[in-house]
Amino acid sequence: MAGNLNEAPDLERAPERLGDAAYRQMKERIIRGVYRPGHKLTVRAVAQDLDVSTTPARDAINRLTSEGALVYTGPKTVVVPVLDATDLREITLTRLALEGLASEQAAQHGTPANVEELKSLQRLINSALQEKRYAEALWHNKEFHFTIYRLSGLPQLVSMIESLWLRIGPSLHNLYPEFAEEKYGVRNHEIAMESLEERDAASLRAAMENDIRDGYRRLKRANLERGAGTSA
Amino acid sequence: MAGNLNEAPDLERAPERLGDAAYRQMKERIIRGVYRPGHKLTVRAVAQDLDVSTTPARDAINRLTSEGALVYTGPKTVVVPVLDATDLREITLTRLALEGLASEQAAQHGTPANVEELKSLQRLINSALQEKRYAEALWHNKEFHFTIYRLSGLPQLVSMIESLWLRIGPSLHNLYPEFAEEKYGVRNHEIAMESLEERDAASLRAAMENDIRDGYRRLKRANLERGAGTSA
DNA sequence: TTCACAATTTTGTTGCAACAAAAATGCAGC
DNA sequence: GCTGCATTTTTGTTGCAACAAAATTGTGAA
Repeated sequence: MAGNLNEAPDLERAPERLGDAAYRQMKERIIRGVYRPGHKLTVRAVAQDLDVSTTPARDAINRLTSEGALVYTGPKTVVVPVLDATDLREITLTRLALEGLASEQAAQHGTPANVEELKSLQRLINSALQEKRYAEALWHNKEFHFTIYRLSGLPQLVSMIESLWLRIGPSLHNLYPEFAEEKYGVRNHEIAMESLEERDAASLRAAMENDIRDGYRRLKRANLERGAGTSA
Repeated sequence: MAGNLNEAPDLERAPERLGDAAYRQMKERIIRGVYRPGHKLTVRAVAQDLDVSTTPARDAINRLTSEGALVYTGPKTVVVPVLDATDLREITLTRLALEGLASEQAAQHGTPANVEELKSLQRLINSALQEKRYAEALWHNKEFHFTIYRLSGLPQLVSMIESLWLRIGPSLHNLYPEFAEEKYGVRNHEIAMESLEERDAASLRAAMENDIRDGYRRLKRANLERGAGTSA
């Protein structure tokens, strides 16, 4: 009796339900910036977008809402959240705790192959930044982070972190083109890769935390400018 | 323009949807130990239990499942999770990170009234333990913890913590009557209250972390015994 | 232009039936 | 008793229509 008691023997690949597929696609659209902060979502519109009936569309919206990736602004109005300074601070504090933990744990499990994978992702980030394909850079940046987090061997933790990225994801698309000027995150990523190579947990954690804090500062600045610009 | 952009002016009390009510009731049943680890849940049974149609029942189950409070053991089988050692470790690590953060932040906002509230909760815990009303003791224990966490002023963090309690909640009911012998958590709670009074963030965090680790040890022990006893 | 308010359209929720698929059951055969 | 297999029952998902409620639009007055 060694396996997880909750896993059935043949739960290898359950056929994906329409609701799950809708959820997955919505998630990707949110991260990729297809839906921007403030965008309003309706059950019927999503159903049409994804070419399913209202039930799976509603499932997906409900799930995203209960995760905090979408928010109610009225009894019948769901939108992609517009983060204010308070939200941003809360999410960042939580990210530091969770992603810090994941990084720390990851340090114990890194292999040379993982480091290679990260280097390859970093090259993709770099060239995307250089060629001003910002959305793509963000996408690879996400992959870079999660490649590390998955090394923690703590899948539930990883999915909690994912739900946090879903909350800030849309706002990140408001950062470019400015954010590329300083080569977003490059230095921190380099240190992270070195730390992983050396299995230095504290250093890896510090590098990832720095990266999160960097992003936070940029978002906060952009938020202030934006807030000042649109309030008139 | 100061308020949260996502909140509509009159979002005071949206009328509760049946699905939300079902979710809330299910959550309480899970925490209170009505549904024990391994218990199988079906849409139609839940619908009947809560006296609603299948749609809200399905909503509630789906939501709980995506939170990790319920798990699939087969394509059509949802059960209250039976935690193994790996799950337990992962949840505990995450709890330490999140509840540690919440405690730290809470220390800055505690008032004498809050301390009184905690003392009152602790009295309830003590008498429940003494009179062997274990389920009640667990309930008040939960309130004790969340009264502190809510002081953090980080509502999203609190609800992430709640989802973790939902995952371990059912397993806690397998601990008694043994767990009362050592007056579960009393000492840590006392230190926590003192720390809050003195606004000592590090000390409050340490006390809460100790409490979490204590619980973890008990669960791990009970898990081993149970595992050994049922494998034959 | 701005505001208030009424008319109209849009929208989420809910209940339910049909269907395919999975789980439970029963039954041989050993 | 136990295993393997076929039958029966149970189950989740999906699509959809009806309904009440909310959001939007349009109108007119100041």
